[in-house]
Amino acid sequence: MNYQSYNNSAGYISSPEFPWSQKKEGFEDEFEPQDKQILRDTYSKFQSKFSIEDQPIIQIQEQLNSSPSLNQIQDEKQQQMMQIEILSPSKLLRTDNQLKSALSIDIQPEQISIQEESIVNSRTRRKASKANYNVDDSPTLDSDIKPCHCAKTNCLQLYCSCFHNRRQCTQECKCSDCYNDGQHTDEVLKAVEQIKIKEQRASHHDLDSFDTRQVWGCKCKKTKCIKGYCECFIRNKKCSSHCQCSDCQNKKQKTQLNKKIKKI
DNA sequence: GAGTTTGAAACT
DNA sequence: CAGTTTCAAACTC
Repeated sequence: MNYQSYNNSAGYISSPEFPWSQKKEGFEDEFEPQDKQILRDTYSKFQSKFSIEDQPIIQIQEQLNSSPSLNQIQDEKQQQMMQIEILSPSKLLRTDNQLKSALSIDIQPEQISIQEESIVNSRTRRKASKANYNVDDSPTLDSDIKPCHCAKTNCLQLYCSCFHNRRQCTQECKCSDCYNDGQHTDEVLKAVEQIKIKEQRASHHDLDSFDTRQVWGCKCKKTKCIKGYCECFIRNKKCSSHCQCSDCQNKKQKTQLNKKIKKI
């Protein structure tokens, strides 16, 4: 039974606050107090969010009980996208604007300020705007992905950004002797298999070499982690304790952390 | 566009 | 695991 039928069949006179609160004459009060409490709770929680009129009481109660937190929602979206990527090596999802917008990318304010500092040089700024690092926090339309230029690896090693992202090389690529062209599936499968075997041998963690979202920590020595060589920087991520970088300028700013601590 | 630099990936 | 080499991308001129 949904709210509307409850309201009508039970003979209740609607009031703006609790539509079921007043009983019409001649109708039996067939609802248990706990049921009514459920409806009150439901209504007060949902009235500003969306209409509950067509939803069964039980269903609404289930929604309340299982109402996910924001983090849970984001995790689910991320899992859905990962699942789609697994099913779609060519990353067709990149062209799906709905899915893209479903996963918001969290860019921290301090990250932006560091990036701005790093592109003071106008030439660098121009180059940076052109750069596409072929990682998942970058522009993600297929047309935005930069073609590879592999010369020696047949586009079958992780050096190849196309292969690394599990998509085929395109006509725009300037690679030589490309096996990642969709016509050498055996070779590609073997190459993937080899990399997976290597992963298992290394087995430091649940590493997925083909998940370009993963950041395992950079080792930048000269570029202060503020150039496109840095795997953290190009993903708009701060360097962390996992990194082995030197003279890093891509860390969380201590002053802001101190302010937060003082507030606490 | 050619050459250099860089750091990840691969190798020993 | 550490050191070295190879590689392709980022960067400079």
